[in-house]
Amino acid sequence: MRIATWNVNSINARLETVLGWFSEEQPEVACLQEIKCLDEKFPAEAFERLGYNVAVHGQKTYNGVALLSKTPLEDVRRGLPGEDFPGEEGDDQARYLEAVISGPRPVRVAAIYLPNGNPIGTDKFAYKLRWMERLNAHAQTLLALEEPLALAGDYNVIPEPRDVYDPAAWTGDALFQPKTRSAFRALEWLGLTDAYMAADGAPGGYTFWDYQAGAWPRNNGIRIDHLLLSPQAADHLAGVVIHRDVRGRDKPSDHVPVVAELNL
DNA sequence: ATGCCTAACACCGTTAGA
Repeated sequence: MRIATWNVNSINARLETVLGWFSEEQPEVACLQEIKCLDEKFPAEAFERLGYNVAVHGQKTYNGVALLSKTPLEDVRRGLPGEDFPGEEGDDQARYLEAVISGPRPVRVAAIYLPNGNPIGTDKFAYKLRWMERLNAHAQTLLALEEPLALAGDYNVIPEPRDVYDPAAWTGDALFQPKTRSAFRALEWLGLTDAYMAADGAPGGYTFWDYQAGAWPRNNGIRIDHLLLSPQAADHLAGVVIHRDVRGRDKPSDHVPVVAELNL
């Protein structure tokens, strides 16, 4: 089973590009982030024609996540626990969608769009860190189930200096703050495995290149899209492929797909 | 040099992304 994660930067602006990649690769499961539309504006029929079941947790203009699966999606959860979407007190940002991928060997998969958090020293950065704490708490609950689990998405976290073309250029950025990196390590210390590091780990495995300043031709990239696996999933990890060529196509997202293969 | 792209929404600019 191949599980893909891809921040598409607007599913409707990117539809032809995204459908082209899905037609070629046909991953069994995919997590999409930044769909930037309400549920009813998500082009579900186009994916259904490719054989996918679709679950969407969207909102107007910003954020939004979706899950695609060749087999039916069960036990769908929208939003992290602690959120009251769409509520006044709770979290009104659509950044988390979880479901069980049905089949002979079910896998629980979550699509994650972790807050960016810039600029540091503001409510946005505090919100990012709170969101990471809530994710940590929920991950503990899921790990206690002792089942195959993949938490996949745009984490907006550069884990280590090897994951950025120029660490010094990112020291003041929310994606590379000590507190951000520490919260990401805390997820790993719960027992979650960073699939890319376990399967490959080569430096320069970037997943994002800014649209600005010639970041792509200069290869000024960062690795911020991650698949974190429970032990029951990591035990079956066969490989991870970063589809970096997608960044050079017409009308690209600034992120590229990352695909983990599990022998499940 | 807190901008340099890109997208959404509504407007002919602002907000957000990372």
